Amino acid sequence: MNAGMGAPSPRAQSTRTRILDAASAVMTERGLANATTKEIARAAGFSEATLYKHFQDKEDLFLTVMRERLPAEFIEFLAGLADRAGTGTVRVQLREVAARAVPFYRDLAPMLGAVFAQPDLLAQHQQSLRAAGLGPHLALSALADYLHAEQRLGRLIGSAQPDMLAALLLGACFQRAFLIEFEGEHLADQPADEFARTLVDSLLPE
Amino acid sequence: MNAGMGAPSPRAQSTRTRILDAASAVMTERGLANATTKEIARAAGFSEATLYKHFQDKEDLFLTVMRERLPAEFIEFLAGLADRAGTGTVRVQLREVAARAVPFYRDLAPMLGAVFAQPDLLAQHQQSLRAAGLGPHLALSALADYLHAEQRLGRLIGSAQPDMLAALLLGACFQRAFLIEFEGEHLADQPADEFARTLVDSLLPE
DNA sequence: TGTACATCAGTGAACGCGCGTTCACTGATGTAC
DNA sequence: TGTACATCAGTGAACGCGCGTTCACTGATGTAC
Repeated sequence: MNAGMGAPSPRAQSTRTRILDAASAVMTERGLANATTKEIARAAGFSEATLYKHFQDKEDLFLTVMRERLPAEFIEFLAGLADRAGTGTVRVQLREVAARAVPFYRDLAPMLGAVFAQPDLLAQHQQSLRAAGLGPHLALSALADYLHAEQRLGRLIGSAQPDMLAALLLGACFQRAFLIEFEGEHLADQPADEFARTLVDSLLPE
Repeated sequence: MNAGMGAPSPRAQSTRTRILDAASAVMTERGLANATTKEIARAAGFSEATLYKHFQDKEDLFLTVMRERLPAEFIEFLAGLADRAGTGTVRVQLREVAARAVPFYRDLAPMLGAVFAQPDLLAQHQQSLRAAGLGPHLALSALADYLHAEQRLGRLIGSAQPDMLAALLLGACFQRAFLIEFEGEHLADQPADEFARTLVDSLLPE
């Protein structure tokens, strides 16, 4: 089997996956500055040389991590949100958005930090995002689309501006994620679900 | 003059200042990964050896930059906000908060990124912040204090939660700053003051 | 004022270290006949 | 089935480079008498 086809063998895919897992874990846990080829190889359980069988160089590895290892759940959740307009209540839907957004952004923080520490990475990552028509602004757009749909259904007052409500809600979650990472978990003396509830209640008064 | 006192001479202070300026500029413009001692020394117009006459090591230099080179204007503005409760209108005050917050957070982004790329720096920085009773959560507290004061004056409905309104407003500005840095200025097709206005209008309906 | 010495900001050149990367190689697995 | 060869994932050891850091030094300025 695996009769000479160009595609990598299953074993090779597993190695590649383990390297990506390791790189992502090291970056997340120890920071970009400690994410050396030696450290990543050790975490993956392979030699450093093996990294270069699967990725052109370290930059290629990092860009692949950023492209393929973003936690996709939340993005898919947001993308499907507009189709769920009219179900449940707006308030409850937004609570779920907030509750999912904070851990999502916490996962994202180390990679976002890495990208700002290395502007050449940033430039290349932007380019590949733009080529794919992707980007972080899509989260805001998806939420705004949902709110707009609810407005058409008459379940959200027409004077509200969907894009601004989206910026307020996701912005608060984004900043909270950074504060927790920065100042430590103790900030979470207010439980996550209570934060989501009171945040949404402040966004949608009455 | 300068008769043998222990404090550094004016010339020495100027050198120190130039090094800090250079380090801050290199970190901001080129990223932490390119902020080498050689690059910083070149930008400051001194030899690398001179860095070590004024700072114990590179880590000391970076921590000093983070401690002393944070743009303090916005922080002072927020700190004085509560004392201005009752003046102007709440809406206009909050517009100014938003308009000032975005450029402040844009300045901050590279340093915040650097800190996430190097968790050992993060740990030490946190410690010095905690010792000084400082931290990024103070921005939220200061704004919440102001809103609370306005509530007592009856200029903001009593059902609003000051801390959540603060989290929404500053969070949106924080995220917008990162989006602009990340995706480029073109996101600012919506001018800064219009963003501030519509954001506050969405936060305080009616 | 002149002379001998002290101080000190700043330097050029070198140091060792750890990084990313490459090389020639191994050994297991598959294939031809 | 056995033999000879091809393929290919993975490796140990080495490479050069650029990093942070240190050293012995210079030359300008200040001080004592």
